[in-house]
Amino acid sequence: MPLKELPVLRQRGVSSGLPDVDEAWAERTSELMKALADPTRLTMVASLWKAEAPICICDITAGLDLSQPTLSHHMRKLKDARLVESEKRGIWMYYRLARDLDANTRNLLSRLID
Amino acid sequence: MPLKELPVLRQRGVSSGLPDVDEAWAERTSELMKALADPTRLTMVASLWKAEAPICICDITAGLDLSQPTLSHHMRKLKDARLVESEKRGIWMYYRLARDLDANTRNLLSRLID
DNA sequence: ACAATCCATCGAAATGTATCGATGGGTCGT
DNA sequence: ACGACCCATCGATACATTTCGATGGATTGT
Repeated sequence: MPLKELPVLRQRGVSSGLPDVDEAWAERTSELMKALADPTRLTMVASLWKAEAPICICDITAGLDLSQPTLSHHMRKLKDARLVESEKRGIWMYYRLARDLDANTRNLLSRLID
Repeated sequence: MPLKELPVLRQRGVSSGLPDVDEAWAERTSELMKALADPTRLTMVASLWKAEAPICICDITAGLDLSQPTLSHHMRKLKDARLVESEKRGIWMYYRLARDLDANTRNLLSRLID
């Protein structure tokens, strides 16, 4: 018999019913947070937020002293997160904030940036 | 003479004055986003947000099917980000949302969670 | 056609993160 | 003092992210 009796459980944390949180919400929201969890991407988003017109990467490259592939990579993440959308015009790729951002996300960005 | 004349610069992105963004803000804000960029930590924060009373880790451990060291690690990150504070009561370590959260962060969480 | 530019992608390197088991310091009943 | 519990830390591992240089497709001016 390898085991003794089960130990008497000392009264545990008591508040047994901790408010349960929707798992899907957590997953979804963490994706959004991840997209914003980088200073470069935050700067990009804030630029697009403040800018009237769409911006092309070449302009951002000029200001941010990181390589072009790196910025392209970051922009892609923002796009994957559906925060920005892009449009090709001639040589240039123009980025803007996604126009179909839901009100909640928009509010969030407003809190963050303004 | 290794180099030819400098190439004529084709007109670049034009909107030369992209709105500049405060670097310190980006750094600071990305730290906050990183703290929230994980489903487990989001769940913890949401639990604490919704809960009336402080919660001890043992309760969270019961609900979240991750190991105790892992949850302790996540809680530490939230603490480092000054989102939560802790208090020892007897055996238990109780966590709660930081009471000195600034209004902006509080608003942010409200947008996220409610 | 050619040269120059913009950009996305690939492959690689460095760094950071999430997760666990093991350990040890506290704190309480018995 | 002992056993049982809570918890934070350490060390290790697996995985993800950031960053770059090199490359190649696309587009335009000459």
